[in-house]
Amino acid sequence: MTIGTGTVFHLRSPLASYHLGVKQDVHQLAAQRLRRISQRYTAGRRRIVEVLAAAGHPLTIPEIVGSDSDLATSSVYRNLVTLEHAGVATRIVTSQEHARFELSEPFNRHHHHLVCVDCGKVDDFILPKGVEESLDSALRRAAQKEGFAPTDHRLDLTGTCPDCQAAG
Amino acid sequence: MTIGTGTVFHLRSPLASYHLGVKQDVHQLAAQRLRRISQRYTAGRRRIVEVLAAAGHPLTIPEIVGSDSDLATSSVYRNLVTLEHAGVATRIVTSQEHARFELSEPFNRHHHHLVCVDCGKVDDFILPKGVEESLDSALRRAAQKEGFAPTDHRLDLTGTCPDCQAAG
DNA sequence: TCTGAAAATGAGTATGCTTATCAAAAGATG
DNA sequence: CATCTTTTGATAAGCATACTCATTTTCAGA
Repeated sequence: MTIGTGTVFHLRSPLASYHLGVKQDVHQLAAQRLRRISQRYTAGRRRIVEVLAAAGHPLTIPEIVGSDSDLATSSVYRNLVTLEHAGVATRIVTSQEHARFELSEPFNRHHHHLVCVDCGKVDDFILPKGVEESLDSALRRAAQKEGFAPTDHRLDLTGTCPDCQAAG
Repeated sequence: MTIGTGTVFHLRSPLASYHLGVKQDVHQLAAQRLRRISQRYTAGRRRIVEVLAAAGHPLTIPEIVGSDSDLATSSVYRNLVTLEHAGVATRIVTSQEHARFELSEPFNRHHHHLVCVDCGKVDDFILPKGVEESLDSALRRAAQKEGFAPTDHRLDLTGTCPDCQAAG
């Protein structure tokens, strides 16, 4: 996967947000996307991006706020709306109490989610290329049939994570 | 698609919840599922099932309450939790203000959702059998790999519905 | 068909996530 | 450097949803 000047994004387990050595490119791309909608890449927004990138899986807002004592809750809520609008962050809605956020697709490899119905934790997984491709084209056909203009798709697998299975 | 005594469920456009002539079977199955968790199929719960079945697409709670003047908001919230737990109704969370509900799979053919990011409306669509099958097995493999015990999957296509495209 | 215990209802209230407000701080513009 | 705009942060407000509890309904056993 290549972004910008040719930086390669690597995978952790199962997915990493970005290669540790290329932080700068993440911030450059984030700044660029914000500029596109006339928004600044402020210190607070940069810190949110760092936290999301370091996590490697979707975080709730309390988790984001708790991981950096300089972040004010109200600003995090507001900035995540801005980052979402800029295409830097993506909101993940589950039936849990808190929404979760992760970096958007150019920052993050295309993936899907394992949502634990017990603890609310969300992990990432990817589909084999062939399955993803046939799914994509089927979705395009379905949308076209209904006159629907698609922008994205989300695929979640709900169930119980290993920890909660062990817990009972 | 066959349920219980062999009743055939038909499709409207694009999906219907049940064939109008076989309402009784829907209620019998709902009652049976509630009984399984020691819950009664009361008049209020029956009305909710009727409203959901008649709609043919996922409804918000205000929509459900508004369509039947005998339904109290607090009871609808509480009963939808019960119906969800019994496996009669399914909750659909979008980024919109209200959650939406539809009848669960034995009542409804397996399908996915077109979620309009502008107006929040949710419509149904189905995938070709082959795509659905390869997706299913890919999901099973992915879950197994992570030690995740899957119960269900959800696939949403987000974008703009025809009405909102026309509106601008 | 009674009768009483258990469950469900409904109106109001409480909870808690999220968003709006607004004065102060930071940054851009010329 | 001066001014105008954007962003911030603490607080308050909004709002979907869950809880409370007295009343009503349901169902099992007599």
